[in-house]
Amino acid sequence: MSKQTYVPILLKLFRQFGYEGVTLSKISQATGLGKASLYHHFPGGKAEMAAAALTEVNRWLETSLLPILSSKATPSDTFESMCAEVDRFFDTGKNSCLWAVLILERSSDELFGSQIKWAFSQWIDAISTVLITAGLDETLAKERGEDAVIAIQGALILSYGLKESAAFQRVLKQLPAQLCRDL
Amino acid sequence: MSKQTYVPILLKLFRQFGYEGVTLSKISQATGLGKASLYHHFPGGKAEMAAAALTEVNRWLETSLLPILSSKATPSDTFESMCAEVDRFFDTGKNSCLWAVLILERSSDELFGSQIKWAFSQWIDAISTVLITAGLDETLAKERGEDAVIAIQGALILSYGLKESAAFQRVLKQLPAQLCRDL
DNA sequence: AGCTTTGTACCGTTCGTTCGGTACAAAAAA
DNA sequence: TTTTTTGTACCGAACGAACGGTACAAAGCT
Repeated sequence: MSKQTYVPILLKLFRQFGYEGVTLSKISQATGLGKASLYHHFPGGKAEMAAAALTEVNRWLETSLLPILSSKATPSDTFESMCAEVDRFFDTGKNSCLWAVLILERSSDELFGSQIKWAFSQWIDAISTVLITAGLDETLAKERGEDAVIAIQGALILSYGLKESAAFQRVLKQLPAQLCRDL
Repeated sequence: MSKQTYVPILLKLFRQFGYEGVTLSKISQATGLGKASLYHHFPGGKAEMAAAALTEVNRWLETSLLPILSSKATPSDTFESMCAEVDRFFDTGKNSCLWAVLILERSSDELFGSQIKWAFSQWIDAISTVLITAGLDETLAKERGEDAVIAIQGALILSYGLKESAAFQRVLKQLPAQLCRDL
């Protein structure tokens, strides 16, 4: 089995329990690998395993989300596609966001802070670029990019808190129109 | 020193590091109390300490935030006051939200899930009640209440991720008008 | 054969927790 | 009033368990 095989499992664990909440025992059990094998694949230990999970998310951003936002489709269609992909990635609000999880643990901030900052910036920029291309004012476009990320992150937390994904789904449904208003 | 003396310290710790991230050593150091003394005030151990911190936040909601939303002022003024109080409580985006922190750690979900759900529901209801009183449709009012909480939670995360509170401040500034639009 | 992968046993450290006990002041009893 | 008791606040030391991590040799594969 290649190292990459276990990354989805790591991602699932870290976004469920956070960095401090994940133990090597949990990882060992979830992967079916002994500790020695884990350290063979990830010599850097727990930190490298979390980093691999985070890299996987950032790779999703680069290879799945940003391309959608670079398409030649209409802004409305583009944002619809983005929301569909976001809905799929977060499993209709059942999965939480690794970025948010790691950010809220200040312990792991120095390890992953810059990668997360980069991800947020890229996402916001990609959204605002679509809007700028469609003729929107640059400052306003940037604000709407931020608002989109804010709405998605906030909706995930609220859905988690209320233990029902209705809010998340509604936000995703209304987001395209919200982003394209008076365009 | 009474038990209540240490609750603000506990709150600060748990919302900085999360439940798993906080150790009794950290608490001992921050409070100046020996570990054994901590168990004198909180016989239930770490779980009771976190519960005390969470109760403190919910008490803030009940005694500081909900009263504002029950005032007889105009909706616009009411929401301005709410945002001012939120801004103060989160120290202009420098503090994170204990609700969000605990929610994203699934480990502590069974311990605190119901308290957090209650808090979110109360907050949303209070906001939507203001809007319903002002004549807004009930369903729409409920959505806007959710959107307000979503915006605040999302803005906190984004500000944390980008390591600058500009987004949080902007959201708070725009929120009253957003809530009162076509009212 | 030689390289990769793994199981077992183990390391030192830190975790949350508990025990036994001290200091001291207020209350009760003499 | 003096003595005794009680209660609260606190602490040092230690507990077993689990932590993240390592050493090393056997096993599996090419």
